[in-house]
Amino acid sequence: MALPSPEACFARVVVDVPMAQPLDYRMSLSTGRPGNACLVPVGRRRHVGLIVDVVPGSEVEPGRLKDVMAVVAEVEPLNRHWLDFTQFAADYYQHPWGEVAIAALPPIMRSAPGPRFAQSIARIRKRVVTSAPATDTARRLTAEQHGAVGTLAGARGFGVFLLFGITGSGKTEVYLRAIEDRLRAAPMGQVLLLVPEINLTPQLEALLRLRFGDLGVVALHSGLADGERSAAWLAAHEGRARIVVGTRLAVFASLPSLALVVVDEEHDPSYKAGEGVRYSARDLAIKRAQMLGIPVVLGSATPSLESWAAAQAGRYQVLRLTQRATDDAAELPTVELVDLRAPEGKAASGIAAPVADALRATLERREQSLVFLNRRGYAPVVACDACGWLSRCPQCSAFSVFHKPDRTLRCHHCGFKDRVPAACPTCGNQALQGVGHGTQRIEERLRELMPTARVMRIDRDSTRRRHAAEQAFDAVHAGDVDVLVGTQMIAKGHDFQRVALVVVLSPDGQLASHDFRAPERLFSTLVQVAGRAGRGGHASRVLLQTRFPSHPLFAALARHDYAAFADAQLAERRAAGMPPYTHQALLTAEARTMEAALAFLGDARERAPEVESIRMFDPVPMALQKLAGVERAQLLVEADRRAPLQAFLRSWLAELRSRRARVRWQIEVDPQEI
DNA sequence: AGCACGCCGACT
DNA sequence: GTCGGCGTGCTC
Repeated sequence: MALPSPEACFARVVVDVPMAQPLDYRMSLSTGRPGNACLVPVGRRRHVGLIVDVVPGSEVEPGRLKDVMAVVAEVEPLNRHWLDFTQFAADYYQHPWGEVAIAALPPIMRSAPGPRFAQSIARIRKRVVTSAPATDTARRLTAEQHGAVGTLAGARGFGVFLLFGITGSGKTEVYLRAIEDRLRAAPMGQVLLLVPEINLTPQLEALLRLRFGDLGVVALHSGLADGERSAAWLAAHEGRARIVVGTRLAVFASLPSLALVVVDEEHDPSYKAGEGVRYSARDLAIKRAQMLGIPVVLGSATPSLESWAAAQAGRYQVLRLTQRATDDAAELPTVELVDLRAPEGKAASGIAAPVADALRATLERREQSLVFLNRRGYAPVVACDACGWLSRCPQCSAFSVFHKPDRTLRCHHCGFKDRVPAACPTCGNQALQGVGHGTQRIEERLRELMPTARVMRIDRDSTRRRHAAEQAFDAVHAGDVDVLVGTQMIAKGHDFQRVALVVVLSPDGQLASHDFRAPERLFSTLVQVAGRAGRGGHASRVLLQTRFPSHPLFAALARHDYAAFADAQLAERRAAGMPPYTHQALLTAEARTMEAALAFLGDARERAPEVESIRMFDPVPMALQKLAGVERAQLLVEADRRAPLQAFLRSWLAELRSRRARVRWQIEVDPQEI
């Protein structure tokens, strides 16, 4: 039994266990500091933990206190800001601090301290951060870019800058100049650049390495091997890397000298984590900048309506780029609507006659076309004309999709896979029909329309093989492809030089969605797809097949007028009392039966504390009601301001956690899909 | 989350 | 009579 001594104190430790409070341990004062990783006994297990505080006394009765077993001495402690930031994230998204903090550390830091740990750290530290001489790749700035760079260079303290620039306006060059200026002003400073999906932006990473190679550039994303990720993390933690480019998880990187944060494509849905702690990396990036008193740049051609509203309210400063930056991409593509209801617009096998004509004409001019369809497979559903049978997934409330290459029916939600039946399972009819069009069917149709064209399809199915996507894109860049057909995958990032025609086959589905954010997402997708055209400086067209050619969304798109669209959307949101004018949280439940899921939510609503400013909706089945055999329901909670919603959630969830639930449930703060 | 402890059915 | 089902509760 250790006797009290001047050296004795207590370490408050968070571990990767869902407990509300940190655990107290005995520790001698000289052993560890806040931010140190350590090893502690929890029950009869040992856990890697993080010391979040060192205090002279503990509320816990002395007999129950155990000792910290070991403290990591080989790695500098995380700083106070990092601890405070992860605590904020945990509180805001209603998750235990330990889970958030430990999950934010790289694999090496989650392993137990000891000789092996020390060896690994030494090995990882020796990995040299690619440090090549910097190359001057700087381009001449337009007047607008110059203005934006100047404003950012003059920024002092916390401030959010919304860099609102059309595709091709050179947002990246503004980021690079801002980074350069900031790093020159702060000789030890670090920069965090968040990107939606790093594998889709290898060009940006390469550019950073070229431009800032001598300052230490590391990438941080989930695709890295454990060793690479740990090495990158440590380089950032120790200040050897001055620039971190990464996906949403990089918002939690340890950056002791962080001086600037940039969020590229800030509207992109992939900044929102879909499992575990449902955080928004964009929102957290802003919070982190605020805590540190540094500027943050949000860049987008189609800002999120949250950011748009904040800009209008004067909380964010808007930097506009309205001109394309390079001479050879001076003209925006013309956007034309093809009316599917008109006689000449009738789509034969998914492609209307005017679109087919445009594709052939583009081929004849030896220019590239890009055909966008956000639906993979051959046909979204298989039907029996005789009895009305449809190919439903046995596990989900969804249809299974016909994939022609291997003649399978596949559920895109749960991964269910089965051979397509030769005859109708209910009536025996042998003439089953594939209904609707997926990328495979469109690919087939394009080959029929243009037998001499080199057609390539890019979607998750065609790029499953390692490096397949890379090779496919290389072929497009090399000019070995005339017509590229694909899903969302072809819309992001890639800088195609020869695309003269972009075709969007069926945007209508996303117009009539139950989700109030659907138009916002559709608009940004369409702008992104359209932005693939005309980068090589040729005149270019975007053709959009629709049954609603007079829809205001398409009209605004055709005028390249995001501002008008966003203003109209915001007016609707305000009138209807929807985000960003209200704040929401979503309680979801998963159970074997829908009754059980709804009953849990009903009960949860009953037990909610009465708060006037909180509105609770009825529990309802989720849009995808059944997934992989599990029934899902949700309960939406709403408030006009964040603070009361946060306070309400804290007490409500404490109540829910105190009683054993027979269903799985989770909370999502600021849900993006409802 | 683990991993205990703790009271009720089919087995050597 | 025991081995084991997973309901409830704790972890400094």
